[in-house]
Amino acid sequence: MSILPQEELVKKWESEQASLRQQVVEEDTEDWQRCPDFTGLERVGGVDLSFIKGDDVNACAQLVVLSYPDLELLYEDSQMVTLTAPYISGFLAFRETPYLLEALQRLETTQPSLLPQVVLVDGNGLFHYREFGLACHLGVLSGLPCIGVAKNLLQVQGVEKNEKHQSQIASLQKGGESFPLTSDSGKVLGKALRSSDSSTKPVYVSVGHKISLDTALRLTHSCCRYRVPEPIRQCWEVDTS
DNA sequence: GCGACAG
DNA sequence: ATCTTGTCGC
Repeated sequence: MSILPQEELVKKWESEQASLRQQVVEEDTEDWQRCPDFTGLERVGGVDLSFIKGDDVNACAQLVVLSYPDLELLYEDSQMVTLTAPYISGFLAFRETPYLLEALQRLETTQPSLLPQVVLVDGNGLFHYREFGLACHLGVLSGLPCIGVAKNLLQVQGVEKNEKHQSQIASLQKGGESFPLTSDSGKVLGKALRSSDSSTKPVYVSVGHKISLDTALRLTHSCCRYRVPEPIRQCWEVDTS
């Protein structure tokens, strides 16, 4: 096995993203997504990779499935994994997707009736340098509707963390309010969402796959008890033993 | 040289 | 991602 220089690896990954990008579906595809109260939605998933100390090679891949709308734990899976790909901003999916997919496949094999109808992903979807972040990548490869929820702003396509952005954040009065993240070409790539009344710092929501931005935003908000939506937050509370 | 850098 | 407790305030 030869190891590619990072520059070559990035080129290879860029072309893979460009290819998979074409498969992203940016609209609602499920009946429950059209209902004002999400009637028909019963299971919401969340995925995350967590690390320890200064170890950036060994991680814990976690998947939870919560009931909707009660957000009670229906299923949890936690698996120690050894990462092979480096972390490079813009290419997070190549590092994490394989293990998140494995977790979904374990669930599909053992308890298919518990498969989530939508997955909230820790990271961006279309709000990405090439409009193909982790949530899109996992969505396309799994075929499941996915939503990207990032906790920090990625400065992409002209969206900057400047004075204007700060004042837009300050203008969000209560949970559920949002403002668009618009690229220089005029496309709304995602939205900054004040996820709860008690949190000032927004989360950044974008389309992953098989869902519209408005639906993604509404669902994300309805999954928030605190700043980070429950499906992702409850990953942090999964038993690692 | 300085800033940016999802997780 | 993680290193890191308490503390002040609502």
